[in-house]
Amino acid sequence: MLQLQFIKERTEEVIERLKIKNVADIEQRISEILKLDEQRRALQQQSDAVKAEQNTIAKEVGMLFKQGKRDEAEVLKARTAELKAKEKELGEQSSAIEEELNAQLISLPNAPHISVPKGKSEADNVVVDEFGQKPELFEGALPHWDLCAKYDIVDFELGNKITGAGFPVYKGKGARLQRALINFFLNEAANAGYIEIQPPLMVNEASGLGTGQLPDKEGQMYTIPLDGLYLIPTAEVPITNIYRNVLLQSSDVFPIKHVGYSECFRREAGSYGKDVRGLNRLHEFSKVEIVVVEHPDRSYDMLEEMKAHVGSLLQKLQLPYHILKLCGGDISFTSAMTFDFEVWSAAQQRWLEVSSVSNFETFQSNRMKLRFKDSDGRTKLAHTLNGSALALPRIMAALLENNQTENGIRIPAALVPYMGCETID
RNA sequence: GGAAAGUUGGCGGAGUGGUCGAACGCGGCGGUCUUGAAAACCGUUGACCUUCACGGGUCCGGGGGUUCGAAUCCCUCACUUUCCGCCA
Repeated sequence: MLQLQFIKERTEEVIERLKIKNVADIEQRISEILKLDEQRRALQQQSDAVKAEQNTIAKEVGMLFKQGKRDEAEVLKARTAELKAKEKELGEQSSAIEEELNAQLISLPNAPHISVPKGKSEADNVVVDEFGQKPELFEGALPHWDLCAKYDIVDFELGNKITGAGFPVYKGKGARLQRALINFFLNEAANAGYIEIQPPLMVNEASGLGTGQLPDKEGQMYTIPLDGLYLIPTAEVPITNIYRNVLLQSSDVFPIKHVGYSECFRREAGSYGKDVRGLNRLHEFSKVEIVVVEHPDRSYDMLEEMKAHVGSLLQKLQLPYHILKLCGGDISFTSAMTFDFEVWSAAQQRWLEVSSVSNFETFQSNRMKLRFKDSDGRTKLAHTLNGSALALPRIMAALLENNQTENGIRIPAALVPYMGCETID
């Protein structure tokens, strides 16, 4: 969530930036927040004064008892009864207002960076970079779901039987390709200085709140009510939450760069049609995620560095891609700036999103209380960023389709050492 | 799953109703001494809210309660350790 202090000090800017996200009635919502904050502070001052008097009396009572002046002590005790009643009343008012204030703050999305383009939907996203050539496929080329069946490498029917739709079974060289991609992505990240993390695949409620999946996207996560746990929708959640309630003792630790592979679980309620065909959208999929904690002054440089890393992976896999700068209407609730990477799926003749790289500025760190001591001695909120590097199924879909030949599917050179073969046939 | 004991500041560890935001040690920072360093000695050293400021308030695992007053007593939850059970 946005920092109250930031809203107070730079009200106009916050409103302008939130307008990029098309937040309705934003002026009203902000002024309501500022009003609640004023009320809260006034109440707290009153309540603090009452508590101060109570503390003084309590000390006096103690001394009087020691001196044996019981009668005088009793008089003071009577006074505290009044104070207690008053404090209780003030406390109730104050916590009601605080609750309301908190609810309003937490329901307010992150303010997009001022350079984020305005727009209503994905149609308004801006292509900022392109790489590679769309391949010309031969006559009779197949979409990846047919290739999966032809070479018996991904079995959707078997997944339906064992679990349900969206839980495919990878077999033979299909399973091998998954493992190759995971290792390739992890090694590339390690070479780029990311420290590998293998996180739990289930998280508690506090972690869900920390990165913003809760309460916003509760319906998108699989839950285990009996134990109060959630299956992670991305490794971002457990990895970023490593730093929940952490006060870093120096700014020398930046940047903190992590990479983690995990299975990701998403209910994807409401999805249908061509979007969920084959590997396009699954309930369980593998993803390698990069997560960075960075100094506020350098987070946008880091965003560029992460973009470059993701781009290098796609180039090594020889997949044609473009980069979109998401517009205000398409950017996520928690993000200040997001770039989407889409690869060309030659048989489907469509772009598939394979990575989303975002800077959250202090939105997550404010919720998580992720702070650091800056060189000026002040305690500040760190910036968090993350990106997919990369999500497997759509990479696999594009690889299969783009590299198909009459004699099988060609494995890109960078993956051959991991696959142990040059073709799937 | 059953039983017991625990959870205190960056770390270790005192503290069973008031003078405790908390002894003491280590670590960190500043200084004296030294050509420099070490040792020794002296000083200093948590976070948060609020106030222009002085100041005030909150925090001893989380939440609730008893009391004029809670790190200390009670309830509850979480976690840790040990024993038993189960087990990749």
